[in-house]
Parts: sequence; C-alpha cells; structure tokens
Amino acid sequence: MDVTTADVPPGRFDAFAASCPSRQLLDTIGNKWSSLVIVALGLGGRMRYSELSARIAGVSQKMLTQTLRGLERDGLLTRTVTPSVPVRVDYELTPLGLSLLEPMRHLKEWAEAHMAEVDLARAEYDRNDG
Amino acid sequence: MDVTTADVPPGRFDAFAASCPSRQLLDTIGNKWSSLVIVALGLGGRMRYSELSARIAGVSQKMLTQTLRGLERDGLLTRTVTPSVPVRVDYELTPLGLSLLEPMRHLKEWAEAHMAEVDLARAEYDRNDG
DNA sequence: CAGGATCCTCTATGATACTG
DNA sequence: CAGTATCATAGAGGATCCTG
Repeated sequence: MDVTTADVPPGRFDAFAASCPSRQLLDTIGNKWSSLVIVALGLGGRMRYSELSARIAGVSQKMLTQTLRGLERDGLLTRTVTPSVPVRVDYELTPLGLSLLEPMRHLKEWAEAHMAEVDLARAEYDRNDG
Repeated sequence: MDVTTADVPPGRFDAFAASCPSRQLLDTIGNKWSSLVIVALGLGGRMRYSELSARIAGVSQKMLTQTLRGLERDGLLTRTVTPSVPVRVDYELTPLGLSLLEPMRHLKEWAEAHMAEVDLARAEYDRNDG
C-alpha cells in the first residue's frame, strides 16, 4: 500500500494511482461483482455462465460479462468454451485466483468480527447530528 | 461474503447487496481514498488535515473531507478539533481502525506476491486479442 | 487552516434489443 | 446459451469560490 508522492510525473497524478500495486488490486477485487464472482467460484468450483448469473442475484448480463472478462484478463479465472449447440461456457478459478481466497477470508473474518461495532458507531454518529 | 439469493425481497435486489456485511465492508475500505487514508494514518499516527492532504497526492479537498467523515462515522478514526486561531484538526485511528490494518496487510502481501503474475497475465491476454 | 457550497463532467452501471 | 451492441441515467468525483 503505497502512500507516497514519489513517482508522480509533474502535473499528473493518474500515474501515481495506476502504478500503485494496491490500487491495481483494488481495481481487481475492490468492487461488488468481482469479489462476488471470485467467492462464488471459490465455493462452487467450475461454473457455467448461467449458473453464475443465477447465483449472483441482481447482476446484469453486461456487468457479469464485463467482470468475467476482467478477471480472465487478470489471470484469476479461466474461460472454457465447449462448441456444442447451444454453446456451453465454463468458468473456473486458476491457482492464482484460488490464492486470493485466503486474504479475502481475513477480510471476511474482520467484517464478521467488527461490522457490528461499525454499525453501532454509525448509529451513534447519526444520532448526534445526522 | 454472502453469495446467496436468500433475503431478497421480491422484485428488488438492493436489500440483498445492502444487507451483506462484505458489501458494507467494501463500501468502507474498497475505494482508493478510504484505504489510503487508513494506511496513511496507520503509518503516520495522529495527523492533521493538511498533512493527510499532502501525503495522499492527488486527493481533492472534497474527497478527503468526505472520506474522513465517512471513516469517522464508521468509528474507524477520531476527529479532534483544537479551537486555536487558525483552527487545528487532527485525525487518528481508533482501536477499531487499527484492527483493520491487519487484514489489509494480508491483502498487501498478496498484492506484492502476485501482482507481477497479474501483470503478466494481462500482457498475455492483451497480446492475443486486445 | 479546515472545510462548506456549487457547478459540471465523466464514468459506472442498468435496461433493452439483437445474434452465432 | 452466452453473449454483443446501443442507449440512457445516476452518482462519483474534480474545479472553483467562499467562510469561521
């Protein structure tokens, strides 16, 4: 997690953000759909497009496809096309994708252990001003 | 990390997302500025508004203030006003905020260990189609 | 110094329709 | 089935000006 002003080209900060590894990581897993897809495949193993779509309630076709392409590009999952009629496509986590489940588990545990405190803090804060 | 369709009111999925603890967690730390503020305070201890602004290059006044308010509301940091002239405001992580540094460290370690693989996968993917 | 208030611009995301 | 293409929109986020 870089919090430095080094490597910043004069006048632009985009490169600062883009060159930060933690920033790239957040781009990968720091959004709803990516994390849900990873967890779903972590639990379900190899899954078809339609299975993922059903499992992850509320995701639009566009977002699911876009998310899957991004994760495939990052090498976190594989896309396997079976040229039957109709076509069948399966998705599965790579070893790299599987390795990400471990740090995500720590986050999950933190959330489970502390989200109640966060909720209390929010209620307290909102009561005082709002 | 819930990946279930349970608890989904008929016709709406917002509640599904909002009621998921991992979703709330992502709202809290899953964005650039929040994570950078937490890490900055984790490294720097108690810091003034202007120090944070200087440390986190590229953040706008609006986003920094907004992020700090959100983290204060979540009980992750404290805001201390010293009514001098001019006024002085200090921010510091709470024990809850400090506890979040631990799971974030795992993410950081994953990134440091695997981001090179991700970059390679991206380059490979972009070479094949792009 | 540490913001509050405004305006404005993109980007992310959803809805819809079409296809190999 | 598993997408692609297009259109529309809400909200994130930046720039700017003002104040206790």
